[in-house]
Amino acid sequence: MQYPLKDPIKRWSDSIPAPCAACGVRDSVFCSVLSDQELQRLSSFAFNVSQDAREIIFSEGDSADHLFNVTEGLVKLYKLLPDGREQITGFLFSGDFLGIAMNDTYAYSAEAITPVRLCRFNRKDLEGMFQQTPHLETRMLNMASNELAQAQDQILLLGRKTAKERLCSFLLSLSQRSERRGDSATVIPIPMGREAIADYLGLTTETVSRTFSKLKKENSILVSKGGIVEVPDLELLATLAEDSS
Amino acid sequence: MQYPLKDPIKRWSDSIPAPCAACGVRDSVFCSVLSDQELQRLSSFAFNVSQDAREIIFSEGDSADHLFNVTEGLVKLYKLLPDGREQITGFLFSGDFLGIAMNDTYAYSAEAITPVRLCRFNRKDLEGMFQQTPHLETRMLNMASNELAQAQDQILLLGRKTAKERLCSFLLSLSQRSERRGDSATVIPIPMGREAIADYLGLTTETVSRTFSKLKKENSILVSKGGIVEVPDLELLATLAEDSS
DNA sequence: ATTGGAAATTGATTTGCATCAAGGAAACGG
DNA sequence: CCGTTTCCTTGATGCAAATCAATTTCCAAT
Repeated sequence: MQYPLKDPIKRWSDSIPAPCAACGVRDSVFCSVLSDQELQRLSSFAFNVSQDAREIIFSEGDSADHLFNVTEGLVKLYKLLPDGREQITGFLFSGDFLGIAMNDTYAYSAEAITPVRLCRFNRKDLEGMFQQTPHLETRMLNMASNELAQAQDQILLLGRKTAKERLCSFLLSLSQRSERRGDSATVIPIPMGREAIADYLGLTTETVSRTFSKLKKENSILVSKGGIVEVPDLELLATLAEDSS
Repeated sequence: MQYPLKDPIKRWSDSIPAPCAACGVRDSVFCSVLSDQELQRLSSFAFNVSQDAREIIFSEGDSADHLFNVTEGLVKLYKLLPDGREQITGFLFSGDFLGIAMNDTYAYSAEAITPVRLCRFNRKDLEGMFQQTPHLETRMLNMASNELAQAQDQILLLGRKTAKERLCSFLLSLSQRSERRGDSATVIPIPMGREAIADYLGLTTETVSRTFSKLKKENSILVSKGGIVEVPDLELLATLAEDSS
């Protein structure tokens, strides 16, 4: 599966300064709380980098020297067991912030699923900025709280939900994300492959595929070309996400 | 199963002022960053409350008006599905902070497993204190990061580990907690019942029990009266926690 | 000590999902 | 446009954990 950028620009060969003022995601959760002046300070230590699909951004255990904003593309966060079993802990879309859950080292690995562009911050610089910009730290704490709430939803999903409930929950969360971005809540592009979905939901590709088929057959969803799912009844989907009946 | 307090003091009939200076957990992760003066300010809006075993501290969806420090006892955090399936997202011991993952409402329910004592803070007051005490907010962010890293470990566990790996991971985390508190890393009291362990590990009580039996039979652990587990080889346990072989 | 009730263990059976194994359908490069 | 590759789907079978069903053990109160 190939994921070309819409605008197949030459890859930024190395990091280049990031003009935040002109950034496509300057209204992202992370940057939106900053004034123009603060944004300018942020620019001073922000660099754009790009990576191809399947490139690793960082690995679990690496020294956590950088934080990122995803400005374009799709990123997976994941953990591995020694024998290769993989669990994806989250997907990041453009506008999402990368690097909340870490101490000295990253607690998980991050890999580009599609080609991505990232805005990279030096960690020390960013933490230094917290001193003069406490509301940025407040925002970070807020983001961390939200992430934690999401993580707990995922814990419930993995610990107690059936395959069907898991997939419906997943589709529902994509729908909500789509809606938040101003797109349709009922016509949902699925930008990741079956294996990634499986590794996120604690299932296998086969089970994900079979469950998609079941949902299609019972008309809970409609799948068209390019991996676009249409949900005729969001209420129904929400019910199925909690009660596989 | 009854969980009496060692010191079966009368229950604090209602909330009473909390003298932080004399608090048994004043060196907890949360309070330890505060100076005596700051601790005094904290005291001004901190109240001690106590609850019996099985009492609910708050429920998912309740308006999140209070944050807590657990000063004594054991608390479970959990989420429920409509049909009653339960997933425990975490256990809190004395010294642990309760209330990080929430926005306007609590993202999970909290219930006392043993009788507990809590130090209760009004949320607005605490957030107000962040203004004058930014390092307290920094500490909160740190705690949130740690929680998030832990949540992701649990996601890996629930999504990809076998029953045996889950139980070994759990025992290992109890061992580490025990060690951090200055107790033995190899002689581990298990203060919660089989059902709570099952609801935490995404299993059933029967499977937890069977898996305990297997670990006993192969001499990976030793179980003595009062639910105390002895681990002769922590290295081995760590291996079993990632690779059920 | 005795007893009653809750919790834990163990056994028998079922089941949902994983695993193994082919086909079939898109997507890409030439 | 065609061939190659990769991804997706579907089918057959196996297995780890759930479910159903008794005991047995552990405690706390008498």
